[in-house]
Amino acid sequence: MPELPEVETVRRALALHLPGARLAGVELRIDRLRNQLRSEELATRCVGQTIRAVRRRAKYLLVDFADGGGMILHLGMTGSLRVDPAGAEPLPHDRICWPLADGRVWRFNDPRRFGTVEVFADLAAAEPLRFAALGPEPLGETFTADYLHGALQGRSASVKSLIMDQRVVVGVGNIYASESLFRAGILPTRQGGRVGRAACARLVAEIRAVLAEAIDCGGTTISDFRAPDGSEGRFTIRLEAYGREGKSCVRCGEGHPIRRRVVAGRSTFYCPRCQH
DNA sequence: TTCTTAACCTGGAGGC
DNA sequence: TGCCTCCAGGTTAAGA
Repeated sequence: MPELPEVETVRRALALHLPGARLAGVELRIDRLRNQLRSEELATRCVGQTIRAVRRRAKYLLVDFADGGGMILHLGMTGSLRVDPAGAEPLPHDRICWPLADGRVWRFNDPRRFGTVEVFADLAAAEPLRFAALGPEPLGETFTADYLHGALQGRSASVKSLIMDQRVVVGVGNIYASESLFRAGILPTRQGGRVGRAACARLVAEIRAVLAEAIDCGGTTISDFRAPDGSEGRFTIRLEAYGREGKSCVRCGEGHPIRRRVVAGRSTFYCPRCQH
């Protein structure tokens, strides 16, 4: 599932292929993803544009056009982007295709249609409004123990639901929330306001470490995620909690299985012995 | 204001 | 083999 490491992996791959490319057309193979797709608006604002850069903010990809316009894309749960060579046939669930002037085709594939694609005439002007509610980047300098401790103060919701709240910190989804809390030794169900300053320091350090490690591994592939070159994320084999229900805790050893329960509506994996 | 839950959506797994 | 049900989860809206 695309969380920050997966989106960053996609961004890095697209940044090798798209800057300098000119969009020669746009083909909508469906009228809506999570948001309604306006074919005329997409065609008017995309066709003829040269891509200047591909950036990331939170779990969003930003595509800058040379004229100041651009697009904001979200991969949702099953979205993927790839640049096909000239002549390559579309795959099932390819929802939007952008033929490039050099013959290649940039394609957005999304089986479950939870992704979004928005186009703006002035991307720099749209960004502050579009992202006004987002919290800090977890790998940035402003995501500190003091910041997180302050953000959790007085909150009765579970710490897991709070670190997955994009207003608190961006980019952390279900997989990396479970992993970070496991490594930090914090029970996912603990109320946010009951997480002390020292525990917040451990959690910040582990969120940063887990995300950085996952980026180095090209993300995590559970079932759907693929990088633009088709490769799977290699962080999957490093998961210590997520998806390991019933298996021995890597810290406690034999006889102490990882448990699963639903927290904030999502499957959550934890060790009741070493997380408090 | 804060928190929880449901809805969106489709493919795959498992049960019968 | 075919049908049915459940599950996965990022985001957002609705309701408590």
